[in-house]
Amino acid sequence: MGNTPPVGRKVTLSDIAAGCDVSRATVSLVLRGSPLVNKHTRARVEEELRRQGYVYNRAAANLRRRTSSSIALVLNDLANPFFAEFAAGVDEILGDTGFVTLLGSTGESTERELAVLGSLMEHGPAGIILSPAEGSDAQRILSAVGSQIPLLLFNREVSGDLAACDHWDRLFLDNQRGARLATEHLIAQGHTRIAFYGGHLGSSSCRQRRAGYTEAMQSAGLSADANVMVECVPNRLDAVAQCEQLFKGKSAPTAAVCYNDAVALGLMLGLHQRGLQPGTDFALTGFDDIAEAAVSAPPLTTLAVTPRDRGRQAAELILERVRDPSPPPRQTIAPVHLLVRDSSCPPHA
Amino acid sequence: MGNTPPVGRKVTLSDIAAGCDVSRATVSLVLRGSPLVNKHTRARVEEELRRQGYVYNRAAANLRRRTSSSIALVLNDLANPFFAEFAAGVDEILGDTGFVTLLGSTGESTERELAVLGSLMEHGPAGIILSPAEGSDAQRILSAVGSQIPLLLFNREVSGDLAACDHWDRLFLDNQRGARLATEHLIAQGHTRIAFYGGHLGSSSCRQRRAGYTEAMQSAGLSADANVMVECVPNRLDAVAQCEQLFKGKSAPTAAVCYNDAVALGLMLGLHQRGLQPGTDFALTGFDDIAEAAVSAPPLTTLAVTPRDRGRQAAELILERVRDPSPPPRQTIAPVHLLVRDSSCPPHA
DNA sequence: CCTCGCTTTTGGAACGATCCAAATGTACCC
DNA sequence: GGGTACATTTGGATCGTTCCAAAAGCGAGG
Repeated sequence: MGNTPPVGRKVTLSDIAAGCDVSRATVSLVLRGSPLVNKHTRARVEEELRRQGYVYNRAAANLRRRTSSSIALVLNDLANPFFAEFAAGVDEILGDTGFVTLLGSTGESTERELAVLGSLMEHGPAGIILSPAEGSDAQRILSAVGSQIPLLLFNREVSGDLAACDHWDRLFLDNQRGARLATEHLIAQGHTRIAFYGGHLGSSSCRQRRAGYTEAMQSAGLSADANVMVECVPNRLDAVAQCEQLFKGKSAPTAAVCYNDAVALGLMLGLHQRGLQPGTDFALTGFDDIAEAAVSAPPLTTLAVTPRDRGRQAAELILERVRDPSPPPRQTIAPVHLLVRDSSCPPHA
Repeated sequence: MGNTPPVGRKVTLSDIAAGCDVSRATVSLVLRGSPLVNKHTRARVEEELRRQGYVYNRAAANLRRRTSSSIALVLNDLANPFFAEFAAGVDEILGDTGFVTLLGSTGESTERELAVLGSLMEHGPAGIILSPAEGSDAQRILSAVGSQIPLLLFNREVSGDLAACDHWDRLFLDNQRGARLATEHLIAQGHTRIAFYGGHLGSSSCRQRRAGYTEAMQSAGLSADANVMVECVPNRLDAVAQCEQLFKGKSAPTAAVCYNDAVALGLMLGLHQRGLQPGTDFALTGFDDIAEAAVSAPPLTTLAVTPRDRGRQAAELILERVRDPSPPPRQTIAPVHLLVRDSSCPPHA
């Protein structure tokens, strides 16, 4: 039979060519399924590919063709189930399309974000999906990735000079409408003193959610001046800690619209510690619909954002842009919907 | 001033060389921080790199050097917080080491697993971290990745001919010991009729956890024959549905060691539906210590597996292997520790 | 036998980096 | 001035693929 596959070294297209007495060019045509090659030749080559256990070197091909077959996915917090679902959705679509996902997790650090972006850029991705770390600066990101590469900003706006990056596409959640829905729901339940609890004013999503909250309060003629707004780090721990802020004023609120589910769950714990029963003595809503929201005690009324769908959508948006960079940049606002559970009770008698 | 950077095309090392009148070789040396170059030259070149906005093409370098700077991370379920944390840990270490993570999510489908592995292989990763889908076959995986590439099997054993893949490294949790600890804890609480609830016998981790459970029961002299073992899909939904299986026999158990946290949380719901209060009328334990375990009602006694640390460890193991393939394959068993919370009460009077 | 048209195959130059052996420059000493 | 040692720079081949223009093969028709 023919020669044996090379040892140690990877099998290349030249090995195959040599193995069945055709030129490299012909083997290349076979690999790409070109109709030019004679079917006998094709069969012989394919047999040899199998025999030697050839694996395609896409990096070499990409180099020659000046193309890329990867998309970078840079997330501020992979460990957060919301982003994990999102990543799964992205990878699902990219995988189906023959792209590979280059993952980067920044752990909410802007410095690491720049480092990660720089490192990923060296691998020449066709595009980037970026959920920026809190406080990310437009200019610095731009100088890390250059102005050539398609970038889809997900979930958060960056700060700084937005004109510099107005060629980026954007995919955001409808934060404002979501918070408005939640607030309107609590108002409909009969609450009049409703707080907005948690999140950082530094983050665009927090500002948007606050805006939705304020909008609903004003429409209902509830004095915005008296509204309590408490800032906290958007995790469970700080949400527990800041609970007392809610009850400092003379007339304490009877309900709270929370920045997200983690904060809401933390607040539940804090309420318990004050002897209040969430869902009975105090109403609250979350945002995200993380898995825990359905099983907390009481189950949490929240806004479903279907992160996996958003991931699929993000992948599709960036692929579109990669395939055709010419259309003007697009901002997409994904709808969210209110999921009423038991935590948003009417005010306690 | 010098020439302007090229338009449309990416800046290459040759552009830099031309831009400051040195050879490509010199620029290459500068890029790699070689001590050979004169510091004047270095300064000039570095200035030019900045001026033209050069980005290193690692794919080209890897091609020439026959090296790789990526590691493939293939997970059976990215959306699961356990694996999301794990992935974050992996990416953290890889990022620090200059490697990039090629992500692949298989959604627990063996077919997709093979497709994903094939696609990732074309990008020539230096190694693979694989948490196999349930029912993955050793031979088929081997033929997808070849026998040259370092592979670290995480979390689960594969089925089929293990001799074929005895060169793989392995990182598993100490499932057996974990389940034994949980069972012993319930026994110490005074329970004698304890069930093992959930999981599939098809999965190696389930078999190991059952073994730990059985071991503890036997050591305590509790009749293993009477032991109830219920199989179910390891998610919340099916765990709710199979709850009644526990109470079919004449003497129902008063406690259950659950396959994992998701199952335990599902079982809690199921118990509620039967009018039983988990943590009061019925004791149960989980496995994994997912975020929800701490905030469920009651908080769940479970086994902490610190998935982020496991991710870091996995990354370190595969990097070691990539750097030196010669040492014999290694199997690592990561410790787990019991976290006692309120769900594992003594038997109800 | 030659020419034409069609299918099929092919050599060699890319892609953007690195490697290597050899060339060049510079300083110092006899 | 020539030789030696050392520091610095360099051309050209190479990695594994694709592109391109041109060559080869082949049957039919005159």
